[in-house]
Amino acid sequence: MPGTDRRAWEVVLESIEADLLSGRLSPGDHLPAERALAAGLGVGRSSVREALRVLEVLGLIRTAAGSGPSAGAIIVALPGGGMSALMRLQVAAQGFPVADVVKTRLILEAAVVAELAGAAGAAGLAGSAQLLDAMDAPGLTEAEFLALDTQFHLSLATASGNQVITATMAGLRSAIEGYARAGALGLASWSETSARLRGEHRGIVAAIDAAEPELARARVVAHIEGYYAETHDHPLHAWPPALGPT
Amino acid sequence: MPGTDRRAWEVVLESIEADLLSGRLSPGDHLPAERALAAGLGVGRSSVREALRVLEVLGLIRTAAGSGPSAGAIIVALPGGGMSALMRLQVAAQGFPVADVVKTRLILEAAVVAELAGAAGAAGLAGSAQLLDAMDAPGLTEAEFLALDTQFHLSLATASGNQVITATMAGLRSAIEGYARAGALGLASWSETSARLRGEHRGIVAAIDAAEPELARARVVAHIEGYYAETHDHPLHAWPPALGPT
DNA sequence: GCGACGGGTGTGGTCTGACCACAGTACACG
DNA sequence: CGTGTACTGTGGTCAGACCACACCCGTCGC
Repeated sequence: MPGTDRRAWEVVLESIEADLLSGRLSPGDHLPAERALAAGLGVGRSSVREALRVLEVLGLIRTAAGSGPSAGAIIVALPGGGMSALMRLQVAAQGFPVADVVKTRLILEAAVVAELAGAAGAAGLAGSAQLLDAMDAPGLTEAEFLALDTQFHLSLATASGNQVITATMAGLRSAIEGYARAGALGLASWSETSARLRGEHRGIVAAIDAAEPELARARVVAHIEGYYAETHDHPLHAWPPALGPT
Repeated sequence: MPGTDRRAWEVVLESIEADLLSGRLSPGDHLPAERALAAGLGVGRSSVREALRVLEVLGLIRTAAGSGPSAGAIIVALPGGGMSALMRLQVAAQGFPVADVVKTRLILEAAVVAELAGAAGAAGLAGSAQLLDAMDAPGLTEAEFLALDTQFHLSLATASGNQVITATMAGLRSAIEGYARAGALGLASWSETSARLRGEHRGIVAAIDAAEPELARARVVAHIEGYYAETHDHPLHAWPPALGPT
């Protein structure tokens, strides 16, 4: 019978996934103890641990030692962490070209701001505006500015309310964090760039507030493409790249 | 010193990530044997295995027992698997609402076809056209049709050449595979729906071939929103959802 | 009666050692 | 020279042990 030869940790993973899909497990619930899970499924505890480790990295569970209500493995379903780890490692292993990461981020963020501009209430942008003010503080280092920049762009995704986009954007951003930092350090005049970026940020928010979807989209595209070109010596265009046999 | 109390498997993961970033490890390379890795890092073999299991699920390595060049853990960087597992489990754990998954897919696919239509050569669509013909075969079951449908939509992403979008689309698709199947089975007239879907597919490809980005985008939006509404009894709109207090 | 203290208990985290199945390799044998 | 067969090293799994931790509850002292 094919499929019976699954590895032990896969059996555990599938069992937990089935419990999630059937509703036997829901966010907030505790998983059975590792030893109980192992005994119940007829596998060793180490196999259970391998499966739980995967679930933890994927952001599905949170584990804590000790005793009491907060101990054990708890279903949390926080997608951000898992997405970040996945994207970061894929970029590190050269499975994801940096340019593709930036392009995807561009597509998603452009769609997000266009939707925000089209939506009636721009109530979700309070956090974004706060971050813009924080980025105006004098004496910010490149690293501090970039951290706020990350939060700002992420706050736009959060304002959309779309969990998938929020998590994906967070992952994409963390994947290219190292490149963004290296690029910023190589700039000739950081203060000029910082001023320009801050102005572009306010322009994006202004376009959203003005309920101008296409203007917001265009400004996001210019913002991201411009920064990419400035830090990479070559544009982001030529999309899709290299299809023909040359 | 904070940070020193990392768990053992995290040490392994960070070590491998550092090796990837520094170039000491590249796609195609073999990882050291589990026992050697454990000895070298001063951790137990079980901790090494937990880290490798994570890398395997994330699609970074492929493991094989036995001996010879193909055995051991090899860096592969195949993002599809990891993305699928992540999205599927997050949907199962209710971290990703199905509507958000569909919306994200809509955004990405709309951008993909628009770009494909804008690009000069539509050479990458040969596979897509082949799938369209396969979907015209009479007597296809719902499941067979949906499998081809998945391949068709994925082939569009592949044609874009963007690794991140391709992997993300594959993950999104696998996350909602169960819902798509359940929705198809509940339809009143499958043959009518199938005919309509096939027509819409050809319309999308035609728009790309005609180099009409906005038409292609509009047809993709209509295609996905229409199918969602048909199988869910409520539209995909109201985006972003529920920001206000109420 | 009430508070503080201490062991008991169960949790995840880790290591060790052992065994298995597997696949390639090298060596001995015909 | 060809053909097996034993060897070696790999991942896969299990069992058992120990640790640190955090809660729980009973006891003790006030």
